[in-house]
Amino acid sequence: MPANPTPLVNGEKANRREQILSAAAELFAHHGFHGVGIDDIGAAVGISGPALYRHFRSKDAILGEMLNSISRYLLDGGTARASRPGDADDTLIGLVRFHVDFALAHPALITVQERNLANLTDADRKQVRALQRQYVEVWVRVIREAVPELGERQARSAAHAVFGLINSTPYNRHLGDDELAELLCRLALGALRAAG
Amino acid sequence: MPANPTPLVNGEKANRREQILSAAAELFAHHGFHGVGIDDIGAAVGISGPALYRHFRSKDAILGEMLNSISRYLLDGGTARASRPGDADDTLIGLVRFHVDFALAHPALITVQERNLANLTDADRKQVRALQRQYVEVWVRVIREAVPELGERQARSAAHAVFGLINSTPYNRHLGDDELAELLCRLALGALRAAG
DNA sequence: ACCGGACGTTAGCGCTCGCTAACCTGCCGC
DNA sequence: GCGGCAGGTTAGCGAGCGCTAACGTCCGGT
Repeated sequence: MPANPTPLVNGEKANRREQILSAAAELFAHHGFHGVGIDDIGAAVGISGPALYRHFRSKDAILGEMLNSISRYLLDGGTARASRPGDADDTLIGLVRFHVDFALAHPALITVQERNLANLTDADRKQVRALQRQYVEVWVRVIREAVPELGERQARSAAHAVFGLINSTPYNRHLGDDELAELLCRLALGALRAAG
Repeated sequence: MPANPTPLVNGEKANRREQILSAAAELFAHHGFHGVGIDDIGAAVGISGPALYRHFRSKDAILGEMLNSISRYLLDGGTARASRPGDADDTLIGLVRFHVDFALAHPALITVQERNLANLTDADRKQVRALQRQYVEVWVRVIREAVPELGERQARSAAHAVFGLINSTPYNRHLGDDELAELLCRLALGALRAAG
């Protein structure tokens, strides 16, 4: 009885791949990579178990594609914001806002990216790390322009710290999205301005 | 040939339990709870595999004791700082400093506590969550006294965000400990003061 | 009309992992 | 000086997991 075309409660036409990636992100975020089985992921999208291998080469490939696309999205968006002409402080505000928006929209992805780097294939990890490093460098540049009294290493540490601050969204569901976004931006900018 | 009394490179007389907990923390931090085997933990302390069961009832019990003692340490230290009489702002500074010191001294523990709550037994998780909630409440109280224009929910969100900021130490090894501590305190306090 | 590929299914292999069993050994108290 | 316990050892079980194999069905193009 495979007749039922699985109505796809939400995404509907959304390519199975995206559907799988999104479900896997949620599961990985809650239980960790090794805590989630192939069957769990399948069940979450209405197919069962090994059908996933019609769409991904392996379980690791799912995580790999997930983290790669996150990192690429952040890097692209970040560089775009960073290279918009304008006041240095405004650029920083834009960058903060960009990251905050992403973290609010995709807390599960944030969680996975923070926790599951170690579970990647060597090749995938190398790629993701490279993208992340570039993203950090974008932040370092923007921070140092807006807060010139910071040295490079201090700016890098501050960037990591601000990522930690913003990426607290998964624990932070007791405020409305808009209010939380506003608060996180104020906190992040306040931190950076106090760093000098 | 079990003759060799395993010279115990560092701790020496340190109770095996502590030794195991510390080694396990490092391993869990790097590879995640499910990514570490009983044999790995044993090997890390110079004994092999099932000998661990002379000291802990199960693998879960290791994680359970680890997270419980971290949470209890933070709560105890936090309440102590919070109830010292004095200026509200000084109290906040003391609390920030306390958490920063801990995060700098034990980055692996920080990592494990952030990532592996979901791998706890139901009973253990309940306990740890309770301790963590109390710790957050300590922060909320102190924050609201120092920054009175914040509502309770905003203060709670700010607390979580500042935890994220401070707990970035595992990614932040490119500055000297003292300099990093100083920077993190400035960032955290700057964030909170800008929240109002 | 039909063939081929996209996309499912179930059965099951092989491996790893947590944990137990059974056994060994040195030390400390009587 | 000997019995027992603390704390090791290795062998191996049972379950769960990632993945493959073999097979079924629908659907779209020639």
